[in-house]
Amino acid sequence: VREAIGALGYVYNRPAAQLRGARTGLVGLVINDLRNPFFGEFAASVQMEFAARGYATVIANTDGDPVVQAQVTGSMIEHGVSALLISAAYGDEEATFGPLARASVPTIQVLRKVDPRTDLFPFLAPDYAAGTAAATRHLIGRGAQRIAFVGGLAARPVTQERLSGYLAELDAAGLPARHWAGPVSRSFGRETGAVLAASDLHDAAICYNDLVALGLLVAFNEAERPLGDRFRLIGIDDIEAAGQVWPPLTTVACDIDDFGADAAARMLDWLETGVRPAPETRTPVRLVTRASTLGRNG
Amino acid sequence: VREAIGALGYVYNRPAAQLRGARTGLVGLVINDLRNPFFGEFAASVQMEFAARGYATVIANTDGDPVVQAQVTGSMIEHGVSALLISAAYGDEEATFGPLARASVPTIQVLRKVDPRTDLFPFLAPDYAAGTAAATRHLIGRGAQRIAFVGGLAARPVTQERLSGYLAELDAAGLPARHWAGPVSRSFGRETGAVLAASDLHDAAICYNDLVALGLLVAFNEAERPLGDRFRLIGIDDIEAAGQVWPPLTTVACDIDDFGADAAARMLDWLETGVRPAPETRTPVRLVTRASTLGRNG
DNA sequence: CTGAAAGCGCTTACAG
DNA sequence: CTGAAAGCGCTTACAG
Repeated sequence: VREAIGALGYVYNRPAAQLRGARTGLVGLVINDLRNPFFGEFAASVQMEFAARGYATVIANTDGDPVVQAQVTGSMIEHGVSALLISAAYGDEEATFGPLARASVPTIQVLRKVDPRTDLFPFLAPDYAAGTAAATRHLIGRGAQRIAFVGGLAARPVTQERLSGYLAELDAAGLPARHWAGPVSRSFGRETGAVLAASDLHDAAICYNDLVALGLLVAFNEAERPLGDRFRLIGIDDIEAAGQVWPPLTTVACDIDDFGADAAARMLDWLETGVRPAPETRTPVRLVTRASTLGRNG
Repeated sequence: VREAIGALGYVYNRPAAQLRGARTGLVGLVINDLRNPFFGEFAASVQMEFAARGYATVIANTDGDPVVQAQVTGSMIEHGVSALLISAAYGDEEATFGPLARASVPTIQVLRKVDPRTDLFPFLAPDYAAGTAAATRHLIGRGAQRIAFVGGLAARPVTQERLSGYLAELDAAGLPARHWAGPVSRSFGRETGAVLAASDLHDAAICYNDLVALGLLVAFNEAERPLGDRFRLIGIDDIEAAGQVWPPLTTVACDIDDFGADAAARMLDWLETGVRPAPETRTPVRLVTRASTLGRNG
């Protein structure tokens, strides 16, 4: 009898179940810049992993605004999300993380460590410092002497971290360093690229990420300065476009799909087993070499 | 007294309210290809509009799979989403739209009309046919005689629609048409571009979207065939990358941010007023002309 | 106008 | 092992 009713139109009432204390099956994903293709690919892989394990994903883009972020995470708590993955915006972390702590929502910080209490809110990110170190060694090995680092606001920990591997390797090799600080965008890459292409200040550049590198690449194309021999270029992330431009871009790959699925899995494991992950975890990166540092003859 | 309690740690219990019949404040967004930067930008603008009007967004990526789609929309219904915006996957629409109809969830189909019952599920999309018509006229006006249309699976309504404006204008001008059918991806654009760049079959191309056009652009760069004079290229969408490549890409802009905010607003208006939108609405598009059809001298 | 009671649809613990 | 009752935290309609 009940099955007959069920067949046409019955829907399980989750809110009722939830009220009675059942698991909600809702998990949250908070992203600071969803328009950036890196985060688009990341969000897609996280969401697919959640869905595969039977959870629905509440998502929010904060555009880097901590006020918006506090509002949307508050709303997620009300809706009863069981756990949260957050790539947080800098500034006023208490407004966001305070309520999460009080509501005991298992929360993993991905990519950006904004709240220092990693014992409460474990941090997971690719090993960017190792990545820029490998990138710098690759450039030095190919003969580069004056390597620039382009993009990223100087004060930000994310920038400092990516800089650190680059600085360490240059220091070890006795070569000069220069950070062209600025916003993380194609257009900043393009502006800076125009300056570099018109000068002889540098013979190589590592960029904050592929977005900046793609802007730089366009500026060099525009100036008709070939990339790969006299000037070598490296990005970070390996977004889909990185391999689909001309010349193809050498980049530090964090394997976005795997990283997203891994982050989602760690969060769900915490939720389901109650075992909190280690305070800080770094996932491996690898240098993907393409024509932008290898030149025509590979 | 209550305020004091509220001050530290009280959270409004939405599930309880919901059980009692209150509005959930949850709305759904279903996307067939979130890894595509167009949908990334679209999802970001939709979600920001929802958040601005006080709604939380449940999002799901189906990767074009109707089975996944039926599963995730079912889950959204259980969670009590008040309304839904869907860029649907083709195939088995009943499995997705049947439950939505039975649960009376106000649902707008955006970008792809998969369920023909637009009286129940209104359809909203940019006027792509007008866009490709304008693109074709622009190319003819600049002297192109053998214009290709690249990308899109031939049987799909989305492809047919974009083709229609192109075919109509070529027909009116007495010029030949050719559709290079294929998947919507950078790599298909690149493969086809390699063929076109090595031949003299065409003197211009309109692509299914910017992703395909960007692939084609790379192939021409790779072959060292300049774009803009002897071969002109047009994309569709005006994703951020379109203006940030070399040469910059002429494209049919649907103003993604405005379109996303508009779609979100129409859905919320329906939800809040109870007035169902018109069965089919087309939003205006405009041709953004850049160097890929204008050449060096603009 | 204010305050106590009923009930939404589940799950859980308890009685038969 | 099966079935009726209690109760989760709200909102709504009703009594005072």
